[in-house]
Amino acid sequence: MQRMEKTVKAGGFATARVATARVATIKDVASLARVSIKTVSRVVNKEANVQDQTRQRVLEAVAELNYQPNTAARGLSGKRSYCLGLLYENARESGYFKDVLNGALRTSAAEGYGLLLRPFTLPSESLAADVRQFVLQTRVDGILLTAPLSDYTDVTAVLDELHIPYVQMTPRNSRPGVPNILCNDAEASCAVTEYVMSLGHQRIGFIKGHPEHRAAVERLAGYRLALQKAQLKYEPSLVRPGYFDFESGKKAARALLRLTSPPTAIIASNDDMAAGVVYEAHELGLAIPGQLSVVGFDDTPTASHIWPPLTTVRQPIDAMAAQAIWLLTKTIRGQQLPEVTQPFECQLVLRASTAARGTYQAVEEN
Amino acid sequence: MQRMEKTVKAGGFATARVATARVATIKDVASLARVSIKTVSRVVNKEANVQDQTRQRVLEAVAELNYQPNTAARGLSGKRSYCLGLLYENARESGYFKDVLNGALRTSAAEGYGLLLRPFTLPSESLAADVRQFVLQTRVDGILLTAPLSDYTDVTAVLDELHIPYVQMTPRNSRPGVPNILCNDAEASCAVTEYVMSLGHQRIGFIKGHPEHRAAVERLAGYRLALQKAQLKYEPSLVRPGYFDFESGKKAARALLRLTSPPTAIIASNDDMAAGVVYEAHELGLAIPGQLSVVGFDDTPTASHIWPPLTTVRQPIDAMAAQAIWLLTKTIRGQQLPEVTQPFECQLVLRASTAARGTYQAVEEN
DNA sequence: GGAGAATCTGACAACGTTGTCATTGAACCA
DNA sequence: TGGTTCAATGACAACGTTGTCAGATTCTCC
Repeated sequence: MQRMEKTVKAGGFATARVATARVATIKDVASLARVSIKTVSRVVNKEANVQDQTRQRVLEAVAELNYQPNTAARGLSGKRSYCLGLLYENARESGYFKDVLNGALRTSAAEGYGLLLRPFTLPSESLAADVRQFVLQTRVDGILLTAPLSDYTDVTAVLDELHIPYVQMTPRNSRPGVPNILCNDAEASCAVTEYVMSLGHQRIGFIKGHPEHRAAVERLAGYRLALQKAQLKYEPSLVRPGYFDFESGKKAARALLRLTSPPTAIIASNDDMAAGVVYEAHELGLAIPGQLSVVGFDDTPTASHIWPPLTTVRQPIDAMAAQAIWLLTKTIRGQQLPEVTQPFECQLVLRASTAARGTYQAVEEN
Repeated sequence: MQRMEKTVKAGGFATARVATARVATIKDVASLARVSIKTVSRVVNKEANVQDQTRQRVLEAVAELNYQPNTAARGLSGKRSYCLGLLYENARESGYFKDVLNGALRTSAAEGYGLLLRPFTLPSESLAADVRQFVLQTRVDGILLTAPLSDYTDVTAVLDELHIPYVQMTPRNSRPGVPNILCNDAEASCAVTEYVMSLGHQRIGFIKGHPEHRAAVERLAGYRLALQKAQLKYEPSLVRPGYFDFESGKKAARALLRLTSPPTAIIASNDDMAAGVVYEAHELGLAIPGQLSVVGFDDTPTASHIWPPLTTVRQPIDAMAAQAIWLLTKTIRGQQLPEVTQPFECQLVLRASTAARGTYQAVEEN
């Protein structure tokens, strides 16, 4: 395939040299198939009145060149946008995904951009290929990569190769020039662990998050740091694997609570798993926070809707997504980015699922 | 503003006559401001080197004509799409909004359309105006209207006026020609009420949903129908208002449980409110399902994550959204729609929050 | 065999912007 | 005073597709 060198003027500061792989147009297909562009158009749009043999030749050329019709040209000519609108009520209820969505939509609209969503079901064999396909097909100008997609190096490799700007929402340090938005996960995790210790707990269980999420790694690090600062021994049996979902939280809780010397508090790396802990405690007839304190992460709606409501850590997800999009649009326009991005501050949300060890327990045991 | 008559050939069946209000182009602005189109482009794109006086004239013309740059033309000429991509992990966890999103994204991608999201915070003074703005700006080819937006007549009036195809996801009967996707809310509500009665409950509380959601009306109707069929008297004091959110569920539960003769079962019009009921019962020290059975609606993640997990009614939201988009694309292509759309079937999900009145209670009181 | 219809194909003009380059004045400098 | 620079503006050619219409070929029917 041909290559084109293009010089991009970057707002006063740098001058970037971008090599863009020229994508095939209808003309390329037409000349390869030795027909007119109109005939290609007919085939692509499944119109009638094309000979089978001709159609075949065109389809082969389309496949060979990996031709994707240009939506803008189509829209301009055909007076259609090839886009549908989905209108919905923006409920007060939040949640990680919805917060990201809100922040991203608000900011991209303000900056004059539309926002196309693309979900990926993990694990996936074809992740990188699917990402490439998405970019090529939609021709988006930039990409916001949320966790844990931001943590897959083959995904970022594809984006780098396609020379498409992107921003990561993850604590992982990326290569210089690619901004990433993060909050002080480790610090917050350390703080919440210290809070639990301040309530008198010594044996504190910890349920890890999905090992492919960088944030999960950070949260565990914060927990370990707090133990270390308090000169408490890190006990591997008190740390169980988890995958950020309710079921794995339940399972980990069961294992922890069956220990000969079970923890008096459990910190889960997110609210869904913490809800699993609470569920399991109910099943076992353990009083929360009387006999067991529980802490979550993220402050999802679930955190405040279960009983007792969870002590948890809130991240300013909406604001983080907003900043991510803002950085992305700046990058696209070739503007200089602020060198260092401050991590966002997490916030400790105290609710009824944690209490001092002993005190409360005595009351309950009346 | 000029008007244009356009004849649309509708796939073999009907021929629709569509009057489209011609939108202003850069040329219109240029001639009104007595400048070249390039100057208009400069002003609109905030480029340098335009005299203040000229800029002012252009801006006035832009405002007067309500000019919105055509994204397709921009994209074609400027080699940009003015669209960003948001990639995210499609977690297994569902929820109303995410299910709608999944179904809609999957189907629109399959039909060759992009999907632009637009949240609305209700209540809103400017709802109809905002909808109009969205359509004019994005130039989407069609719209999927989810509840409760689908229940506002001023919104549908705007869409009708703009002659833009849309599909409603709501039980409300719309005017013929505008398809609406629905499920048998009333029937399901009746069935779940009958199930609760079959457990021996006679005094069954009901928490209504948001009065502006048509589905809320349907669910109440189903409850009343079940009572009637069982020849039980409808008792207004057992029916409390609610707004589909956790807090209103809690509040309604408090009122119901304070009655001199409180209900032995409560049916809430959605899971969030049912979670509020469960929360309140915990606070009051009432055993569920020993002393109170609770039923929700929707089978959100919350339903299975709280303790005890909720008996609830599951709607095939994903499939409904998928069908909605499918119908929408058929409408856009001017194809004949199936005359009658069957309501989707809801499914009763039995969990631990409901039990026979008496039996269980006796066990608990050992 | 010939007229007319049906099928297949291509030339060319939109579509509404932005990029490039030329032109016009005005301001500046030697 | 006569260049030189710079700001302000416009003319015009892309961009990649679809719609329109006309031409070429094949088929159908008398």
